[in-house]
Amino acid sequence: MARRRQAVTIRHVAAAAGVSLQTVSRVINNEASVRPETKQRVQAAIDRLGYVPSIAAQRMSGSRSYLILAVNDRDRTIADWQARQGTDWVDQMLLGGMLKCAEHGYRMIFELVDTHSDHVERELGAAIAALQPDGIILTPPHSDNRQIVDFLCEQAVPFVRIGSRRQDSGIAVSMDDEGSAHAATRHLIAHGHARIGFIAGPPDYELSGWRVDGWRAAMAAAGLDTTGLLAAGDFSHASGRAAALRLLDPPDRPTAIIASNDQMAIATLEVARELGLAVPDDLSLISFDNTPIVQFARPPLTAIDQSIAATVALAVDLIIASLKGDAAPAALPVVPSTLIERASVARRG
Amino acid sequence: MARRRQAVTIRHVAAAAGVSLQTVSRVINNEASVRPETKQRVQAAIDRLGYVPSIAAQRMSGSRSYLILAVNDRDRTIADWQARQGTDWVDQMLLGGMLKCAEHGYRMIFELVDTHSDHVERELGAAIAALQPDGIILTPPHSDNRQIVDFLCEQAVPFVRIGSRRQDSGIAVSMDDEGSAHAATRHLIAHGHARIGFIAGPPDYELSGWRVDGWRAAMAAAGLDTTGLLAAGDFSHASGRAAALRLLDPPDRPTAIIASNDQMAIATLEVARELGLAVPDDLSLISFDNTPIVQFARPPLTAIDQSIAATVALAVDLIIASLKGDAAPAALPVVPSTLIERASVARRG
DNA sequence: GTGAAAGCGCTAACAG
DNA sequence: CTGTTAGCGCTTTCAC
Repeated sequence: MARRRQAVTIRHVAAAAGVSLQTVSRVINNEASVRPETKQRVQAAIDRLGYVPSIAAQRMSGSRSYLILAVNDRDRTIADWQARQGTDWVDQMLLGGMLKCAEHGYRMIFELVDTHSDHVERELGAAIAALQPDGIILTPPHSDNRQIVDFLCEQAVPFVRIGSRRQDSGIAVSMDDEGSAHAATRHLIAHGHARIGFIAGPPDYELSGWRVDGWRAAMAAAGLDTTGLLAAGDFSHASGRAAALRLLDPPDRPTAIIASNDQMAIATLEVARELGLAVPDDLSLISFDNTPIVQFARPPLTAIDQSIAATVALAVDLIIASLKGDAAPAALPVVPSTLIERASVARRG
Repeated sequence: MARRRQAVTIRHVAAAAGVSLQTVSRVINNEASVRPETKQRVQAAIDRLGYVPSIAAQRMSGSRSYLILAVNDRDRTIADWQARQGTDWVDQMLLGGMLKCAEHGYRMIFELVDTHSDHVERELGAAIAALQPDGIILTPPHSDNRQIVDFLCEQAVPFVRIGSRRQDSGIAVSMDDEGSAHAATRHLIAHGHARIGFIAGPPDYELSGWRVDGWRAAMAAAGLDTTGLLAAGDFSHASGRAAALRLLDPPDRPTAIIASNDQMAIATLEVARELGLAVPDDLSLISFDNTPIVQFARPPLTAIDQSIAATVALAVDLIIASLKGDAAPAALPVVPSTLIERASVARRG
């Protein structure tokens, strides 16, 4: 294999501009202490030669790697990809993350890591050692994985915990899970519903709990009882079916259900159909995530849309700010979510 | 900014194993000339210390970067992400590419590049200079972009052209576009159809042409006329509508249509509905790509499924083989596609 | 088989 | 404001 060398290096630029390597380096890194005319001359040489610094060399000399690692749960991500159900979580991450990284001259690298394993640290450690990223973005359920968070703290790499509310270590960014669930519940109450069921996500996602909290709080604020209206799920279609069957078992079935994700909402829709319940006339339904499939459901589902793209973009901003020495935000940043109204909610009574 | 150093380097391993740096390097790179017992001792030290080589340092010293760049068209990719229509092309690329890379100790980096611009070379050149990838994967329409292909040839980086059939430069990997279109057409003919319309993709995708060729060939083989049965599209929903309106304008409307992608197929479905034509009874429909939405269409669409994941995985294999010095495959590799039967094709006559 | 020396491209630290 | 020196972690020579 031929030894591939950099085509044009800082040395060529220095020679062309008639300055030292260091001066070129200063221009690249936009340091203040360069006379404007020198800077301009160097920049001209850079442009003319089409010089681009090697990130390997930059990283080697103790500078940045200009790489930000975005980490997802391996099993769930691969399962989603293989299922081909249109889940576009990863796409939205890339949309928000890659573009924001590019704005700052960074690059996002997407990585899969097992949560459920004794070698999380090895896996993540290997990625860090190999890539030396300047920052790491954690998504649920990693965001609240103690083992991962503690390990990252030792690594002296800034990291953002998306969908987390614990500000103890790393930088937490909330997607307003509690608020969204609250808003969805209020929306149903405003439509005359009093018995509103809730299908929760799995407990290893802390956001599952926040969502339940939001629902409970909104119910309490309206003086409504929640007894027997909470069912556990794990984000899978099957668990959604089971939960829906439980909730819709007479008597006293709810007139509306909020599902913690789209798969479980679709499952609920199926169960309702099987039970002869019309949506939305007999049962109103709101789902979380607003992935593409809910638009194609019959009826199209009203859903909570959390902007993954905006959240990841914010995460990138926070990491880069932290790299510049800015302190982490004092108050927990909360990316607002939206209730997208479609046709699965009807007025009651 | 604290100067972040590698936690455990080759030096630590060498000291721990009581050998020279060089010997450790040889073990890492699995070179033959190390005595088994020495190798084992070094490997033990590596495992014990949790050592992982820095790819920056490896790349710096003239070795590989263990990075493979996958390049997509920027505008189209971003548009798909923003549209949230469930297009999972990128997901399938990652599924096939990331996992296969990981198998070989490589990493895939996903990158967006503009096709339509005078600075393609600068953009790609910058990515190459910054990242120094060991290989590049091109997807349509980049795969057949002369400017890109020529530029890459100069760069001495092995690259695969997915969805291309030109074996002149780089390594082409076909997704059997002609064969798929042929099969779809035969499928319709077997169901008694004789007037089969075809909605083509945009001309900057060479695969658009291959698909038309496949359809034409199958029609010719069955002695069927294609006059007035071809309509141009550009993969967009709007273009699909226009094409469908043209084809379905009486008299002599086709009894079946093949659309070159799902968006155009969905548009055709809409137009048919508006025209009062029932699918599949009045009009049979086959689409290309088999993205998630077609399952949710009413009726669910019969579609050609090209395995992007398998194709990208093959691309990775070919790049790594080429890195090892293997010659590019003599015959054009063709990744087979499948016709997924759903409910949009009916028997005619 | 193994080791020692040199250098990849760049930046931090220190001079001037 | 600019240049010089040293070294990052690793692999490539080239010795032994």
